[in-house]
Amino acid sequence: MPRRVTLKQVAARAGVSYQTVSKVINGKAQVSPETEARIWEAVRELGYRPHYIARSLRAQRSRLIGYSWPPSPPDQPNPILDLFLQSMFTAAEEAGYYLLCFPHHYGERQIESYRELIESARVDGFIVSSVEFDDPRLAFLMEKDYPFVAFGRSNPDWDFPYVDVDGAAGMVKVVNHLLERGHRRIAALAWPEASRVGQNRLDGYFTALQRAGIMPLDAWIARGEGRFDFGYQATLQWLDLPPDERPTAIVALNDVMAIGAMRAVQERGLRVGVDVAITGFDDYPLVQYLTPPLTSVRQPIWDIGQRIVSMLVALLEGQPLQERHVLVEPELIIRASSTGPAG
Amino acid sequence: MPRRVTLKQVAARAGVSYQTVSKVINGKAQVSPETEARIWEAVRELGYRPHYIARSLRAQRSRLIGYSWPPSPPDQPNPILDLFLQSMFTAAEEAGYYLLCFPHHYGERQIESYRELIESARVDGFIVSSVEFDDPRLAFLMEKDYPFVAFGRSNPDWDFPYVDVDGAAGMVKVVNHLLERGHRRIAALAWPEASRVGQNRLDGYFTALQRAGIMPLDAWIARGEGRFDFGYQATLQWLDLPPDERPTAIVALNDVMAIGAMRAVQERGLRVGVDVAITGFDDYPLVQYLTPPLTSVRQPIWDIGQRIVSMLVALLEGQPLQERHVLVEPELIIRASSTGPAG
DNA sequence: ACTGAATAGGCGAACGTTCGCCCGAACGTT
DNA sequence: AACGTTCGGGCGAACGTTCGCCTATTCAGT
Repeated sequence: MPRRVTLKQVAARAGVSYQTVSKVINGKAQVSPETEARIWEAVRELGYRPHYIARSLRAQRSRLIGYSWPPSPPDQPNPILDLFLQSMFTAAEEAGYYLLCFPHHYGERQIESYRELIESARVDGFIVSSVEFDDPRLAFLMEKDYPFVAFGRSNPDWDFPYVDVDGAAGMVKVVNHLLERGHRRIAALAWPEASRVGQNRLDGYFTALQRAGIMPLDAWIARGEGRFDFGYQATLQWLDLPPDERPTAIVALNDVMAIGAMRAVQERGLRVGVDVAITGFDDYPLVQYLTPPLTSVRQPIWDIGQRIVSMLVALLEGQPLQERHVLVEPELIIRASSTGPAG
Repeated sequence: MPRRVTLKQVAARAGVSYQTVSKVINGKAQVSPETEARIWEAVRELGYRPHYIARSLRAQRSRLIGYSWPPSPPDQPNPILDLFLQSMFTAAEEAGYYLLCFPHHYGERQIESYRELIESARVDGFIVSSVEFDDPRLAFLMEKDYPFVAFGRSNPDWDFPYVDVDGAAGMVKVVNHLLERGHRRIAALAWPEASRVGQNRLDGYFTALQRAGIMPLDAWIARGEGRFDFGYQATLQWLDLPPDERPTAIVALNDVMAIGAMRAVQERGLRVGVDVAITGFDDYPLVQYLTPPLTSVRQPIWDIGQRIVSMLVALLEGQPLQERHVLVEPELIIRASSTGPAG
């Protein structure tokens, strides 16, 4: 370990007190231009860099943002994590912050990790994602009055800063796209009712159908765990419906179920995109290379990460937030699974 | 912000000096059992937690591990990142460390980020992934003699601790599997020669064929950028070869190229797994749901993350490393793309 | 009763900053 | 000539720890 360069060394070289150097570096000094130049010169020559920990101790802030997320199922890793993290710590770096990542625990230990990081003064604030109804992390942070920004909404009665994707708007785009192509019998592969994100997306489905004056049959809504097998099985059942009830299009709330649906359609000898239109959600990687490529909905994740961080930084710096609640619209990516080979 | 509980408050409550409390907490005190009990009691009652920054300042170590990785191409996000990060910070937490993530920059700025983190004393060591030949990050860290562990090998003349996947061994497994099923003409979708990982995997291809006494034709090796289109185009060309030169199996160095190959085979009216066997590499998510499911090679990424962290922690704690160079074998996942529907 | 070690715990200092207060000199104002 | 102001910069203190050294008491061994 090379010996560190400290303020005192810079001060000695510049012929001033070390506190004055500190002030110059932080731009809150009243010094003559010559002295200031001498100090900067010394800083440069010695390659001085402020000791972040010492600075934090004195300033009582770590300039670290805590982030934790639940592990994904092994066969379905989170594809947007990469981009999301990159967007966040790029924005953070510009503001002089870094991201501290810590493991996600379940049950009692979950809150314990947050408490630990707060009480040991390791982080100045948190980013919370995968937010559920009545999420205990949010409850805890609100009670502690500790700064955070959530990616996702929660209990509507709680007031906290968040950024979220407007899943309903995304689903409206999907359904409208299918309606335009003449579909009237549109089935939905949905999640259990407890899923906040799922309900939000499904709302869009109902909204769009309602606007078109269509009343979906109960049989057209299948709820399951969002897996391949569920999409596959549910679709087989739909294909067995009498011709005038059988859906001509299937919207899935995520891509994996959509892929299961594709498999089912193809195994029955039908053509995806021609005989049955299928759409996914999330624009999972590789779905563009399926046969046929899958129509899906993509979240502007880079923007989301940047906004979350800039909101949190504003909070940490005591600046007022222009918007406490941000909703961003996802983008519909139209591919052959909903249009047939002609596009 | 609630007022912090400090050592002095605990000391006051326990009726000892605050330095004694510190010693008890760090287990390096000689105190009577009663006093110790009193101190712990006070700690518990007040909910004392050591101030991490103050501790770091004094101990001259941050207990933070720096990690940065290059952003993935937007259409091909890194699927193992999630698991890799989870495995690392789970291991880190157990050892009392956390992960500090920072952006990856290109050119001059890349090293600058590392220098900044070192000189501002923010991290105690680094984890470096996506290692290339003569990687400047490794050169820099070795010169600075700053602790780090790499995920991946680099210049063979450099001596540094690393964990890497034995790509050659993985490819040997793939090729042996195909040989067992009677294939003799096996083509390879490879990366450019500059790719360290690509060369490593391709070595395994040659090794396995050589052991079987097979001399691959030059025409069976196609080198490209690892994209869908490249796999697709190269495969079309192979299918145009005369019957006695035409490959009956295609091994791809990653899954995306394999998917391109599958598309080409299917468009020619041939059956993947029956007429032409195809294998991928990396076991990208969803490839198990392709039609047919893709045979691929999976890295034990959880173990890798855990080992990397435990090596780095050992380095940071001044313990000797049992192994400076760890090579782990990937696992062959056999699916229908190389065996046909019968399995 | 005297010595020497072990035991229990106190105390000063230091880690590298930032912050607020102070003070001398120079300057302009009445 | 006495006074307030501004400018330029010094100085002590504090942030919450850990570390090494010191000391007072106890106790066993001669």
